[in-house]
Amino acid sequence: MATFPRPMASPSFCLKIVTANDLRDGKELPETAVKKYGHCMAESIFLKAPNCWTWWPIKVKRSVRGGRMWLHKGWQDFANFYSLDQGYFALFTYEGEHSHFLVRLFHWNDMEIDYPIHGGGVPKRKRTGANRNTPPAYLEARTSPTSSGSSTDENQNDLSTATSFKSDKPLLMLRMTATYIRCSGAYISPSFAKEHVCRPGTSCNVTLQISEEKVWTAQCTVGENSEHKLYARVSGAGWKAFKEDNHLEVHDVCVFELIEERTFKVSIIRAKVKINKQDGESEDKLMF
DNA sequence: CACTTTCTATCCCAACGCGG
DNA sequence: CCGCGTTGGGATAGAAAGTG
Repeated sequence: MATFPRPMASPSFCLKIVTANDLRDGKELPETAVKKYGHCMAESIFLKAPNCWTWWPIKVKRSVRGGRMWLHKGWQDFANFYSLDQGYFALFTYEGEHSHFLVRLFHWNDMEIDYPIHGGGVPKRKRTGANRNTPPAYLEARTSPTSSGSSTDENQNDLSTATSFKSDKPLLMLRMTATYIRCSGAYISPSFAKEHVCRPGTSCNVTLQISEEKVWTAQCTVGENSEHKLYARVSGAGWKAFKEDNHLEVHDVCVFELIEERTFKVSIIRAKVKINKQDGESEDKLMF
């Protein structure tokens, strides 16, 4: 049986539910989490929510190079059991036991969800079918991480899986840096901008929308330098207002989903989340 | 491992606002 | 009107990551 090193100290990382596809088997773990803690995870990991006595075994897939990881068989059941939805996020904390993680679940408004206690008071189910008030049969016995050998087919599916559970609309992720916060614009992938926004050498207005009521119009420029290399930047008063109105900070991640021509629905994944502690105090937890 | 692509930080300059 | 400081935007160098 292979042994896996434990992480340095009770590490935590955050898993954001951005699209409905994130609720299905195949949810990708954050790149930074894979880099830091991927070596601590076996072929299966075990998740447990607060107030719950059962461990949920989740199959983990790795890319060929090992730089990416996905939650597979078991994740969808876990998400369904706790009625996760878009805008939720999950805080994974290493439990000090091999490949076991305590998972705290939060609404988009930073509030922790109400957990079902020992099978009672189970949240409303999204999915019909088997009675899910009790954990599934495979939870009764812990699955040995080495008991399930990965088939060749599964390994070959890694690449297709990596692309299959993204949104059906073009997505662009932008991590805020000190420069983006301090200066007047943020650089985005020029190939994405060229394909989905405007032609090289031109600029246009793009609409950034958090909700139907909260909309900003920013300028997107796709330029070309003297060596004919493309660059693209979102800037202008609209971008400034957007980052200020949404209190963007360094390490926050914005997910731009192209919902219409030059219109992006933006989800903001906070680098810091306020965690309400039992004594009524709160603390900021760094997620990335 | 070399090449390509993307990201990040920084420089430079024009435009603008403000006080004298 | 002039000088100075600030801000916004174009451009680029270099680092980092990805790819064949």
